[in-house]
Amino acid sequence: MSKKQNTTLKDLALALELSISTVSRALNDHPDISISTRERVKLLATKLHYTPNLFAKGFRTHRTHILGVIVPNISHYFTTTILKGVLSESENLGYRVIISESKNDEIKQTEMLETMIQFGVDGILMALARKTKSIDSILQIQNRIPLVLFDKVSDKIPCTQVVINDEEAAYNAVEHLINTGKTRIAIIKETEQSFNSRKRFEGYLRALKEHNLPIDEKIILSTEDISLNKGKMLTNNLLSLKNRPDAIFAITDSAAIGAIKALNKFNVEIPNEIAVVGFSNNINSTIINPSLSTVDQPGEKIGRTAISYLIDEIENPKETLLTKTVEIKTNLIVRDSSFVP
Amino acid sequence: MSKKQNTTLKDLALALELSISTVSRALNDHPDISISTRERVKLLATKLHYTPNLFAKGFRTHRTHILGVIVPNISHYFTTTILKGVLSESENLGYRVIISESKNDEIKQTEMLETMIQFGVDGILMALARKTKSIDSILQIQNRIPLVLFDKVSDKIPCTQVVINDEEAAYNAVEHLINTGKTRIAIIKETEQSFNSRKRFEGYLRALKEHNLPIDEKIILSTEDISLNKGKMLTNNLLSLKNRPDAIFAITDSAAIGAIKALNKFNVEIPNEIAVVGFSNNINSTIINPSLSTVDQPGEKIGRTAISYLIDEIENPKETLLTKTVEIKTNLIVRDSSFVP
DNA sequence: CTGAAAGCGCTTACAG
DNA sequence: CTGAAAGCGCTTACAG
Repeated sequence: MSKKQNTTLKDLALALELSISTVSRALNDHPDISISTRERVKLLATKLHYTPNLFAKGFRTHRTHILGVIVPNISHYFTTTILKGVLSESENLGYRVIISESKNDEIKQTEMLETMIQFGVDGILMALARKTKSIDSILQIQNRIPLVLFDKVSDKIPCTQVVINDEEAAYNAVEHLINTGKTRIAIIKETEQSFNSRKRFEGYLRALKEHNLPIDEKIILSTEDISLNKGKMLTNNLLSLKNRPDAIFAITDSAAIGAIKALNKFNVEIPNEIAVVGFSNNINSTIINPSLSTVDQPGEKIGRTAISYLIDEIENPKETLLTKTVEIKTNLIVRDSSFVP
Repeated sequence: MSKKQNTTLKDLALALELSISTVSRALNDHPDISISTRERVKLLATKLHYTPNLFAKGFRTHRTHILGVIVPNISHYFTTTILKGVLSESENLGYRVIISESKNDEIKQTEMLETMIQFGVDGILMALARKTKSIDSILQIQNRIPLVLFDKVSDKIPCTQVVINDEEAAYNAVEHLINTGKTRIAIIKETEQSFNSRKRFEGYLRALKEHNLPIDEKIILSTEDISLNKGKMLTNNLLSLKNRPDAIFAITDSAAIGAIKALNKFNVEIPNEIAVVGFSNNINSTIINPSLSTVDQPGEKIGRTAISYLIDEIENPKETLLTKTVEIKTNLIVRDSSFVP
């Protein structure tokens, strides 16, 4: 297995009867070098298929052009759309991306941060593991390299945070239900006060208040680990109430789909008797019958935006760390599980 | 923003009044170094949180412990399950993974191979872009670093290829339909003769032959780009036949789900009138109603297997390149779209 | 406008 | 059992 020997600066210097320094500067368009020399060098470089040894370069400059990305779960459809944006934007800007999965395990997450730094990444993009308690290790990372958070974020970490407009999106979703004549709207949310869940709940409350609808604790349901099955179970609970809701807003699509499955099972008409709105626009939302009205989260845009902020911070280091929240607009998609207004 | 200064071999050597060489050898458990020295060095190393500068190391040894992975589309659920296996296994073995998306674009794929090599990856794991024609650029890669293919593979590239038992899996799926009394089984496949499509079709044919069922071209349907919508359309075609099939085997879940949607629309009873079996066990297959019988592809196992072969080739370089096909067993999951045997 | 030289942090053949 | 030294390929302050 013969390894092809790569062309180095030395090879070029020898062939052109120049010094290595000059060749290096010429390729980097250093203004000291005459245009004609630069051109001669570049010509031969392309001819000999010169590609810089990024390792030597990175070793010398402490820059690798590799970014670290940590996500809780790579199988979530929303995550993969974000990764699409992350991959394409970083490629455009000349960076590569190392991806790790924290599996929502805080210990793993900390380890990953460490080894990523060890692998020489220039910056880190991260969605926090659920219930991340010890912010300390993350704050320490920030002393070393730039960090940008997305999706799962925390006010306690002073850095750029790219999120969707959760509160407003939830507000719009609930207002949509109100506009189609619904007045008793249940919510299925997380018990745990994650950033997203909290914001979406706030949007729900604001929509009810601004439309002078009563807030009824009996139809505000929470669950530890929100999922399709939990959506089903909680919807069963709602159906056993004397005073049933006429709509359900679930803060995730999977819970919303669980709700639809439960309603279908008991032959509750959707959206006539009970309408359903979800959150995320998973692929599943068009598979279920009736198709699910939901909030579309533009994952690719979130990914692209987060990466461009991160690279900006790498290339233009900031003096001070401060929290900067970037909100990406979402879009309500109305399908068959709610009325068209 | 104060960058923490990392401990280096030099720091350790100075503190211990040893030479850098000795410290290096001690940490690498070189047999020349006395046990007591090794222990002294390691003790201080952990105390000072020494972590080797992998860049210096990689630069010196031409090994980076970074692997390149190229997939056509990171959003496909099956792909994400493979990536899960890839990430966890590579982490276990001390490697990191750079991921790129070829978007089924052969040109992009070639570029990605190039830049990955430039970024110093130790080996590459790849699922081929659809319709990859020019094997040349890939064969050239093999002269430089180990390559392992998975899922989308090609007989023309002499390397380890990790795939599922497509032919057998399809055979089992069709046999399952036959065992439940179905005798006129349609297939929805790809026009293009990809490795997977071809193998699955062969399994279909063998099942019919071995059970002495006639092969009828009218119910062998092909499409360029197999998808949910194409599944729907082709099923509509099947319904308009004078002699309808009593079962449909679709070589992807999305096409199978399209088929179910079409059957539901025309109130065809599933599985009584027409049964449906898909391929992949996507999350969607439990969302659709009736739930889809399908072939489960163990993505994580495929990922783990492929990575372990790749790392083995990196760490124990082979003299000659040869095609070695590793088949991962699949499992038929019977749900409501076909009868329980 | 160009070059000689140091140095990034590590490994390893060579010497003792 | 340990050390001095070369070198991986590059960048950059210094000198001219």
